[in-house]
Amino acid sequence: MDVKTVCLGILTDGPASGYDLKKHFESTFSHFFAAGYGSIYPALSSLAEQGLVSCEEIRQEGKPDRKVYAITPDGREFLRDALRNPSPCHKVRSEFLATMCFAHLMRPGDIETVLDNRLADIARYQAMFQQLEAECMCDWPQGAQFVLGFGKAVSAAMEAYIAENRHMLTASSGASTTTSERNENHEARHHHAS
Amino acid sequence: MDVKTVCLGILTDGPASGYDLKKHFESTFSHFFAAGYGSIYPALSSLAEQGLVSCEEIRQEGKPDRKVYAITPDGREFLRDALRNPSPCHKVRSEFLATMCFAHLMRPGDIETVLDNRLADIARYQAMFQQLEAECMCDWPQGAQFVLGFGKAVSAAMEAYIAENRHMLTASSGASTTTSERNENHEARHHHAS
DNA sequence: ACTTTATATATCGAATTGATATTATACATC
DNA sequence: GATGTATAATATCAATTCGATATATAAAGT
Repeated sequence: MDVKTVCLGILTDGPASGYDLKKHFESTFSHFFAAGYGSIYPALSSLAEQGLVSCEEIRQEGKPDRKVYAITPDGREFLRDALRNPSPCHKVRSEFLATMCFAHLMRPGDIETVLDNRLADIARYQAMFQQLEAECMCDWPQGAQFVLGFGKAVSAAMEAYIAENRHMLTASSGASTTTSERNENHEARHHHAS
Repeated sequence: MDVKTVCLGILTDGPASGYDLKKHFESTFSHFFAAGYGSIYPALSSLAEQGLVSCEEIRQEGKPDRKVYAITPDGREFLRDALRNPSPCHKVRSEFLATMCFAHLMRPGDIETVLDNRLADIARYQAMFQQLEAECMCDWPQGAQFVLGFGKAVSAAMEAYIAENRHMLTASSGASTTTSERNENHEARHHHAS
């Protein structure tokens, strides 16, 4: 299930250009599968070479030609085979969590900033989920609805966990108060909310 | 926050070889940061070149020399700077969710298998979390404890979501019941548990 | 006797990321 | 009137990362 296969999957919903696919990756797929032009265009070229998609060039004045790709019967078969993988992976790559592992080497104020920024990022995702839900979710296949719900559930869990446990990170640690910061962790000591 | 920086962070806990680091990535870090030998060894070489780690070769009979790396004062400074990034990312790459997006192109039995395998994978993580918690968590810095708790919370949320919503995917869709599977989705219709 | 597991480093092709280049229209902002 | 940013559209490239494989030996299980 590489970028090629996912592109093929999106094309089952109708013909699209690389640009269109990118927008798809940025909206519906953004919370679980990122792909930039650097992956999409080579993927489409390769799919076209293998005969899994067809390509129609549409000339436009000024703008570059629009290349609209459509899945072929061979492509559908290829996709069906790819979807037969019984154990597709689910990987997380979190510089956020890696950073938090080393919180004891950071200034308390910096930890707070990182946590606040993560919460803001989660909020942005949640806003996007709500908008998708309001706009177009009704005409999606059940699979896409399941995936959106998954994103919502996981986001909510992350948000709640951070809100309820951030005190662990900023409560007086005694370590690495390197230079002269030892003031802003006064009030964070006494709420043991679980 | 690339592999290099994370290696540097792990080395703040004491000197270690590439092999040791790999084991670290496979246990504590496995749920949010994967790194194979193909990233770790080049990372260590590069860190040594930059003087951010020192390397002591320890000869062993039979086995290859053990190269034990230790963080240097320059390395500590480099790490502190890296940890100052206020918005470290948190990315998911899920072939599982991508697959589920196209559930309407799959046989119901195959969907069930994918869901069961994902649940099994989650269970494996949860078992690992419990073991880590029992064994060594007490002597970890708060950051590592926060991160482990994060993993547990997210895993639990994923597990619950899949258990409660899998019926969405296998409930009669009418689509692509390709050959002769149309029997095992009888009982999944009536529980609307939210 | 055979196979797997653990210790240990190293490399390589393939895939992916992230940034940048190009070209043009349109709409704001200064 | 000029500058900046957004949108539409494709393309490429270096750096990074992934996954698999090679090498070598000892211990431990079957």
